[in-house]
Amino acid sequence: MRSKTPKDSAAPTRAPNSSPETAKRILDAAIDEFSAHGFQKTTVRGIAAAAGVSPGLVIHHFGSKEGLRTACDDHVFEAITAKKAENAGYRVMAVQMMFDDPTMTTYVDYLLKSLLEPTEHGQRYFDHYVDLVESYIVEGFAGYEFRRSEDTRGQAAMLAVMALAPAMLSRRLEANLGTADVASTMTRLAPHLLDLYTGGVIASAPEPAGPPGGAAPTPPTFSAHETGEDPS
Amino acid sequence: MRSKTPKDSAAPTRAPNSSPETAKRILDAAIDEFSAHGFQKTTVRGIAAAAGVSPGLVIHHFGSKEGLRTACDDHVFEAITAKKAENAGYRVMAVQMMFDDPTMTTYVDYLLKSLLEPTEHGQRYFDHYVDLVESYIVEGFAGYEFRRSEDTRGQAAMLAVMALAPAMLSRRLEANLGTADVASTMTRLAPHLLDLYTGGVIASAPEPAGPPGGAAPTPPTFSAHETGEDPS
DNA sequence: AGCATGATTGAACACGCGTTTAATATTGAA
DNA sequence: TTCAATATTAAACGCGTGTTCAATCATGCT
Repeated sequence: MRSKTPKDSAAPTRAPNSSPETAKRILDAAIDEFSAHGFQKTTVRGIAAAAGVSPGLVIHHFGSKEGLRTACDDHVFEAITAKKAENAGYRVMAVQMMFDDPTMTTYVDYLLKSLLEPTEHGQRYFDHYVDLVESYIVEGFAGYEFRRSEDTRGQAAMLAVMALAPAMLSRRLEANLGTADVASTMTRLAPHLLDLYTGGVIASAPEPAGPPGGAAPTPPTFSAHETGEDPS
Repeated sequence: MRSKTPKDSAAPTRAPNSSPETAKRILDAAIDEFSAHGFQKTTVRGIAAAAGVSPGLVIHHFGSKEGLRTACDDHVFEAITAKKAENAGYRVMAVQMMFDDPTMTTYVDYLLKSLLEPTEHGQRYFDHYVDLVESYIVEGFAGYEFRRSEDTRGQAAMLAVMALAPAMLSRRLEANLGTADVASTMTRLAPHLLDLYTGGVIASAPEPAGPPGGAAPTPPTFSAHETGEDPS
C-alpha cells in the first residue's frame, strides 16, 4: 500500500502545493457523511476514511470540523442555487430534476439535516426557501395561481413549512404506512397533498360564536413551547 | 448539604431501600434535559447535576443512559395519553390545555425531539398521532367535518405531518418572521393554516394534458432521498 | 542541484463521555 | 443491638473524540 501515483504514470502536472483534488474529495466525503448521519454523529475519522486520507489531513485542509462544516454549507448552498438558476423557467421540471441527480438528493438530505439542527447554519436555507415560495405565490408556479393573503410573508412561511414537512418525517411515514422507500411514500401522499392544496380538508365548520372576520377558532394544529435557552 | 430528612422530622415511614422520590427527581430532570437538548447532546453528568445527585446514581437506578431514555419515553407517553383521556369530550380545549400546563409543553418538546431522531423510540408517538387524526377525520373534531378520501390512512398521515410541521421548525420560523416566541409565531401562522385547511391555496390550475382522474401533477412539494443505511 | 513550501501521515495528546467499582451511609428486619 | 440490603458517592477506568505534532514525501522555484 505504499506505491501510489508513481512519477512514471500519467501524472497531469499538478501544482506543487495546494492539492485541490484531495480537498474536493474530502469535502464530498464530508457532505455524504453529514447528509447521512448529521453533523454531530459524523466523525472526522469517518470522513477521512471515506476520502481515503488521514484524519490529520482533514484538519490541515479545513482547520477544524466546524470549518469543514462551513465549507460544506457553502458548497451545498451554491450548488443548489446554481442548479436552480440553471433550470430557471422550467419550474416544475426543476423539482423533478432535483431528484434525478443523485448528488442533488444528497444535497437535499444535507439541507434537511442542517435545517433540523439547533445551529444557525440551516437558517439561510430556510430563508431562501421561504423567499422562493413567496415568489411562487406572487408570480405563480408552473401554471398554478395561488390565493393571496395580506400577509404574504407569513403565508409563504407556512407553505414552506408544509412543503418541507413530509421529507423531514419520511422515516416515520415509511414505518407507519409500510411504504418501501421515500419515493413510494411520496407517491402515496401526493394525491392527498394535492387535495389539501386545491380545496382544503374542512368540509363544514361549526357556527362561529364571535363576530365574523375576527379571530377564527384554531384548527387542530400541533404546536409546542420551545425550551431553547437555559431556563436557570 | 448533609442534613437531609432527619428521622425526627415528619418522615412518612418510607421503605428502607428503593427511594422512589430520588428516582422520580432524576427522571424529571432527564425529561427536561432531553426535551431541551435532545438525547445525544444530553449528558448523564448534566442530568445528575440537574437532579442534585451523582452520575453513578443515575446509572444505578436506570441501568444505563438508554434505559433512562426508555423510562422517560414510557413516562411521557403515559402522561400524554392520560392527559388526553382526562380531557376526552372537550376536543378543542384539550389542545389548549396541553400548552397551559408547562409540564405538558416540556413533554411535547420531548416528543418532537424524539420524533426527529433516527431511532425507533419516536415511532409509537407518530403512529398514535396518526390514529388520532384518523379518528378526527372519521368522527369529526370540535364540530368540524372533514372531506373524506378512499385512502383514509394516507390522508391521516399527511394531515398529521402537516400538523406537526410548524412545531418542528418553530425556531426557523421565529428567525424568519422575526416573531418573539413560539406563541406569537403560531398566532401569525394560524389564519393561514385555517385558510389552507378550509379552502386550499391553489386558485387556478393549468389545464391537465392527461385524462382526468388519473395521476395528477404534483404540487410544489419538497421531498428527499433518504440515505439511511450504509451505502458501502 | 538545492531550497523552500506545502501535502500527508502515524502517533500521541487532552478532553469528555458512559460506565464501573469500592467504600460509606442509611434503614428496615431479626 | 446486629445484620443484610439498598442508596449514594468519589474516584477511576476504558473508550472515542477533535486536534496537535514531528517527521517524511513531493514538487515548484532559483
